[in-house]
Amino acid sequence: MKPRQPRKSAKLSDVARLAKVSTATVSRALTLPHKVKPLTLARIQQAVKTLGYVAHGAARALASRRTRTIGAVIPTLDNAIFANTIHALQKTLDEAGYTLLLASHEFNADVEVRVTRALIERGIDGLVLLGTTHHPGLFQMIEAHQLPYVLTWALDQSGRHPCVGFDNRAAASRIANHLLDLGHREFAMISGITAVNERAKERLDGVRTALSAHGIRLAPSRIVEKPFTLSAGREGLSEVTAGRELPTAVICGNDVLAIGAMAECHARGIAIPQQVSVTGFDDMEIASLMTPGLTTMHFPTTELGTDAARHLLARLRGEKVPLLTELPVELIVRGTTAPPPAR
Amino acid sequence: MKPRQPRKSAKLSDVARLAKVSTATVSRALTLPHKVKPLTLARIQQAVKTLGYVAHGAARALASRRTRTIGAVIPTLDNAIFANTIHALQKTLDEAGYTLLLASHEFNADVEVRVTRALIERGIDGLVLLGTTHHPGLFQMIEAHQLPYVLTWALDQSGRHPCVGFDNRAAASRIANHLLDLGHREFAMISGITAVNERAKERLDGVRTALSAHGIRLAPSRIVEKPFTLSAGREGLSEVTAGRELPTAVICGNDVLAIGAMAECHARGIAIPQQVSVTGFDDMEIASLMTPGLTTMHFPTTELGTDAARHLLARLRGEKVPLLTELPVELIVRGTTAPPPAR
DNA sequence: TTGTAAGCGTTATCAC
DNA sequence: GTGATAACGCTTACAA
Repeated sequence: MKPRQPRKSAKLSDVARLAKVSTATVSRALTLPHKVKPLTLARIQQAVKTLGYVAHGAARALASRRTRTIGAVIPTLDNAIFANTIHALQKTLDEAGYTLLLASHEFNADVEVRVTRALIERGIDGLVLLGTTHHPGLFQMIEAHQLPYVLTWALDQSGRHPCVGFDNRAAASRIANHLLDLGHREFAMISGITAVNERAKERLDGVRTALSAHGIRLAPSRIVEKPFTLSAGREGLSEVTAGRELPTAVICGNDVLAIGAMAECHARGIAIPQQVSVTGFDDMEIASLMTPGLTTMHFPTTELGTDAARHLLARLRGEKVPLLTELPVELIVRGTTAPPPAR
Repeated sequence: MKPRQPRKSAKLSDVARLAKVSTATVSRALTLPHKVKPLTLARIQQAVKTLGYVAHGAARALASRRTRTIGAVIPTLDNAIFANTIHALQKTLDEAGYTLLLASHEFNADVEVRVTRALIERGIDGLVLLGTTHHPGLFQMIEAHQLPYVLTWALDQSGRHPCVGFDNRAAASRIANHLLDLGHREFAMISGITAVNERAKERLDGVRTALSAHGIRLAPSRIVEKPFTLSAGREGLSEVTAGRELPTAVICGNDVLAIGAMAECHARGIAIPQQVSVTGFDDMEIASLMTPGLTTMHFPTTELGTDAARHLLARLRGEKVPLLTELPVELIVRGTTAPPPAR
């Protein structure tokens, strides 16, 4: 093969020539500095600087069979839900000298397989997947490549997959129980779309379970499934309040839905939480600033990213790590949201 | 060199053997399917399927000198500011068969150089940078590697760098002029930190320019610089309202600051926009749901991502593209925010 | 501590 | 249309 396009940037052999050592020594100086004599090291570092040498990752990856890159596949980047987690993930990886390769699938299982294949093809040493429900072919692919991976934002009950997550169902039950303790009996839920999101499904199930333990059933008219958007939250609220009686407590599948629902309450002159208590998950800081005295459930979004990164990094170092890491959620009670006495 | 770790997953030569063709033909079948006989192609595709073959990107990159990966370096992922842009960027790239490699620098110029080097090392065919102000060494590095790049979220006046952005200064002037037209004369600004963010600086300058054209000066007590967080927005508002007289209009450097400022207004019983008009940039949908009748400035965050991707993709195809792409901003007037008549 | 050289899995040139 | 094979830039076993 003839040189197709002469390379313009310096390569390892250029550094070697300038420093008057072999390429092996330069390579060592770059990856195991303590294995070369300080004087030689200094000469090499000088040469690197002079030439502005930047290693060719593909060549390095091909020879070493490692990329120092971790892939992450998330449902969407379109709202802030996963921003905290991804940010923490990338920060922790960066500190360990790893790069994050990110892709999203927009809640489509086939797309998820496709983008994951793209990541594997691109070369990753480990993979972070969001949630526990995935295309079987996805796990096959991971298996075939012996790729270390971790599921996050949920816990896999089967014990087959490493997870760093929290119990969505228990969190939802807890929030429902809190509202029950306050005396609420008329509930509604604006849920995520359970068919494509097992976290949403678990939250709905958790609410249902807690309520039925008190003999309360969520009427079909009091439960709607919506995509995680503000306007869906508004719609959701108008739908669950369409009946003769208002629910006294509305539980939302996440913060985006909750904020939309609250906006609709404002628009309709429904007082929160005096008339209706709106509760959501995740980061409700904004909402609680606008509507003080809101009870919310905080998810450990940042820790999820940090711990997922740590889990993978530990495994890449060959350390043993627990299969399941369960992180605590936090119920944040900012005031009383008891049901109106009139009812 | 002996094989260090036997490879477990199938490689090109395995496919070739199974399909009874040469590796060259398999390679062709994968990248230029129309250049091989349909029958051969079918045999190869079958073999690929049987073996679950996934190409080795590093080897491919080394041989072809292309990675089909685009890098992007942004200030932060920690809030939703850039989520829209990144989402659109990644979506457009994905549709063209490219992967996004993402990194953030937390408003630190040195970190930016470091992470960019990491991206280049990992191998990228193009680079998206946010804003126009960067470490000189950064541009040197890009130059040395002849790496196609584009700056976004701002426009470089020097004409030296390809940009897909909008005019932050003009946008800020426009919002100030709108408020001036309504009769406001008492202004305050809660700005981003201008020293590390030239977009923030341009917005502040734009406001100053518009005001001084009307003989109005922003008093030092009426202007604060804050990081882009909700609590900083709250602090900012209490600081600019500490004086004897309230400003009638508060302009915020972005939506996060504005929402924080509005929360503080709520907490202090200051009516918006009746007593104070709060204005912010970017995505103020949430805020305007909570406080109807708000005037805001919408930035083309999604288009920024889409067009930046298109720009790079076109250049990678060897097409000529304009150096500067200016996207329009939009002033969204949702109601009147005239100053209170009593003043 | 350093050098030699094989090998990583593809692509692309050239010959057939 | 297909095959043989050099080359891509680096790492690492082994020799010195």
